[in-house]
Amino acid sequence: MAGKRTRATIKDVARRAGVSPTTVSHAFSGNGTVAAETAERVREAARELGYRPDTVARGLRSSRLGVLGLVVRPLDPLDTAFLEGVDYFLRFAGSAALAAVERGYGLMLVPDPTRADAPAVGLACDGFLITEPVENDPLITMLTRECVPFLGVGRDPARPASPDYLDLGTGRIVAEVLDHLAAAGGSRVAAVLGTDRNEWNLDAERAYLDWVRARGQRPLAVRRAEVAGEAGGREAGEELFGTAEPPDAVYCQTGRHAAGVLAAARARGLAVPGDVRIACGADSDSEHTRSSVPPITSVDLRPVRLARIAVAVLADRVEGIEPPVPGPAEYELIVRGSTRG
Amino acid sequence: MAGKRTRATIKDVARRAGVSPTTVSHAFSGNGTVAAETAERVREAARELGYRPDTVARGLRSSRLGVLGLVVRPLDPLDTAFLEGVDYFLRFAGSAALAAVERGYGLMLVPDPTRADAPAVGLACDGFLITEPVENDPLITMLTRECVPFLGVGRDPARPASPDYLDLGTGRIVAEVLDHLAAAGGSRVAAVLGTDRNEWNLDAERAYLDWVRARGQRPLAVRRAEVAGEAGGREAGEELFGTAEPPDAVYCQTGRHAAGVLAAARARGLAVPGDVRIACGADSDSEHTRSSVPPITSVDLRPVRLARIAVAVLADRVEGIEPPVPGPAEYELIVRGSTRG
DNA sequence: GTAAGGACCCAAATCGATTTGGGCAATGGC
DNA sequence: GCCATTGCCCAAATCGATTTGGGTCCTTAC
Repeated sequence: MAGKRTRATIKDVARRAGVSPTTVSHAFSGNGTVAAETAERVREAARELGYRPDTVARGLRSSRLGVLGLVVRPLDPLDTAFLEGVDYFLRFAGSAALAAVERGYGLMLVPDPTRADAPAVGLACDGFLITEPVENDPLITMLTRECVPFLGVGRDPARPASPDYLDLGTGRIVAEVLDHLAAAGGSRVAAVLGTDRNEWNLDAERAYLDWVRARGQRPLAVRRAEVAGEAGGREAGEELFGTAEPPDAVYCQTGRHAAGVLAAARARGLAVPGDVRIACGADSDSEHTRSSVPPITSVDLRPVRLARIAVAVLADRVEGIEPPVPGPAEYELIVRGSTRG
Repeated sequence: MAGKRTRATIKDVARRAGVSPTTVSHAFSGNGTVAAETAERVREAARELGYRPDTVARGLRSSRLGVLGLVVRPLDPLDTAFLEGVDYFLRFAGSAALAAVERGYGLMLVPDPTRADAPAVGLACDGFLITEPVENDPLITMLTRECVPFLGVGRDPARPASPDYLDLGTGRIVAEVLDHLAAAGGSRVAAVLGTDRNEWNLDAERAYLDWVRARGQRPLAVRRAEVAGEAGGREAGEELFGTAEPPDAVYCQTGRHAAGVLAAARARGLAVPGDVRIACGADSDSEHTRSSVPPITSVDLRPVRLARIAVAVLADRVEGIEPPVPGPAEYELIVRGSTRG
C-alpha cells in the first residue's frame, strides 16, 4: 500500500533554482552568504516543489532528532498482562506530549531501550524522561555513559539526589495520609506496600516505619506486587485482618490494592470507615478509589502539572540550558467516604 | 551539558572483528551469506563495544523510522489557551502509545505537520493517526499525495466514507442520548453544538435535526466554539432559556458546555432535572460532568479501546498488511443525576 | 581438465541533508 | 598596479547504516 514516497529533495530544488544543493541549504539555514535574489529564487523553487527538508537526514548529521522519549517504568514488564486503566500514567503521558509539542519537540513513549526487544527507535531520542526509576536503573547507567540528557521523575533510590531527578516528596505525602488516618480515628495503622524498587515504594516504607515508631507502636506492613492489583490487595487485607491485633486503619500504596483491602474488610463484616479506615497514597482519579463503595480517600499527585515541569526541565537540558530547579511537587489529599465517619 | 556522543559505529565493529562494514551489516540482518564463525566474531565484537545500529541512519536508507504519529485535531489551535483537562484525549493518547509499543513502534504526538511552525520531526513518521479530522483536512490531502499511510479516527466529513476512517457512529450515539432525554421527561429538547467542522459535530447536528423533525417539532440549536468552554455553555444556556418557548431538556456536545448550561439553568432558578434535563454526548469522565451538582448524564466513548483498534489498523497499513475492517465503535451511556428524577 | 556454481567477502554507491574548504570576481586601499 | 578583502557560490566530505555488483576461492559435475 505504501507507494513510492517521492518527496522533493534538496537536489530537486537546487536543479530547479539553477544553483547547487549547498546554496539551497544555506538559503534556508542562513549559514553561508547567499545573494538576496538567489535566496528568493530558491524559496520560490522550494515552494513550487513543496520541498520540506527531511528530518531524518538532518538528524543523521546533527544527531538531534527533535524527539523526547518517555519511559514509564511501571509499564515495563510488558510480558505480564498490563492493566490499562492506569490513570496516573495516562494523564502524565498526555500532558507531557502536549508540553513537548509546545516546545517544538515530539514526545515518544518508548519501552526501556536497554531491553533487547525494544523498538530500535527508542535509542534515537534526544533526551529521556524516566518516571519512577528503579534502583540502579540500567537505563540511567547507559544514558550517563553516553552523555544523553535525561530526567528522572522520582529519584533513583540507589543514587545520590541530584538535579537529574525530580523529587516527588513521597515521605511528606505518606506522612500526611497517615496523619489523616489517625485523625479519622485510626489508632493502629497498617500499610500495604508495593514491590517495585523505586522512590515511591522505598520512601513510603521508610516514612511509614518512621511514623509508626514515632508513636511507639510496632509496624504492621505487608507487601504485594503492583501487578497483583485488586486480588493482591484482597489477600493483603485478609492477612492483616487475620492477625491477633488487627489494624483499624490501612494505608495503601495503590488504588487497586486499596480496593482489594476494602473488599477484604467487607467480606469480614468490618464496617468502613466505622471499624476500619482505608486510604491510598495515590490514584485519586482511578475507578478503584473513586467509584468504590464507599469511595476511598486518596491523593491527587497532579500528574498533569508534574509532566509539564518535567518536560520543561528536560528540554532545557537537551538544548544545553541550565534549567531552574523546580520547587517541590504538589499534591492534594482527597478525603472520601472511606475515612469520613 | 550534552557531551560528545561516542557510540560505537558499524565501522568500529568491523575494524575490531577484522571484516568490512558490509559483512557486519550482513551478519546482523542475515542478508548476505556470512560464515557462522565470522558472524560469531562480529557479534562478539559488537557486544564488547556495546554496538547498537543507529536508527536514524537506518531510517534514512529505509525511509522507515518505526514511529507512528498522532495528530489530535482539537488540540491544534495551540495559540489559543489550551485547557488541560481533556480527559478523552489524554486517555486516547496514552492507550495508543501503549498499543504502539506492544507492536514495536514508538508513538509520537505531533501537531499538524502541514503547519509551518510544526516540529520538523512530525514529517518523519511512518504513518499517522488523525483524531477528528476536519472538513477537507489538509493533512489528509498531503498524506494522500505523498502516499503515507494514515487512519482517521472519525471521518473527514467532506470525503466519502472509506477504510481510511474509523466511523465513530456519532449519529447512533446522539440519537440514543436524545431518546434518553425524552424518556426522562424532556418534551422539548434543545442542542448546544460545537463549531469545529468534524464528523462529531456535523453528524451530531444532522442526527439532532432528524430526531426533532421526526417528532414534528422545530429544532432549537445554538452553537458555541469548543474552546469557549464552560463560559460558552453558560451563554448558550442563557440564550436557550431566554427564548419564548424554552426547552425542558438540553443536549450538549461537550462536557464543558454542559456544565455551563447547568450553571445557566441554576442561575435562572430552574431545577435540574426537575425543570430541565441535561445530557452530554461525550466526556463521561471529565470533572465537568462527573463532579457537578448534580452530576451530568454523559457518554463514555471508550477512548482506550478505540485507540488500540486504531493503532492496530494503522500498524497493519504501515507494514503493507490489509487490516481487517473493525466493527462499529463502542460506547456507553452513563446516566447521572441530571436526567434522573 | 574445465566450466559452472556456491560460499564468502568487500569496495563503492546510496539515502538527504549539512559543513568544510576552496574558487572566482568585484571592490577597496595603498 | 598590486594585494587583500569581501561576496557569492560550489564540489566534496560527512553522518551511519544498507545494498549493489562484483571478485576470490573452492567444490562439483561432466
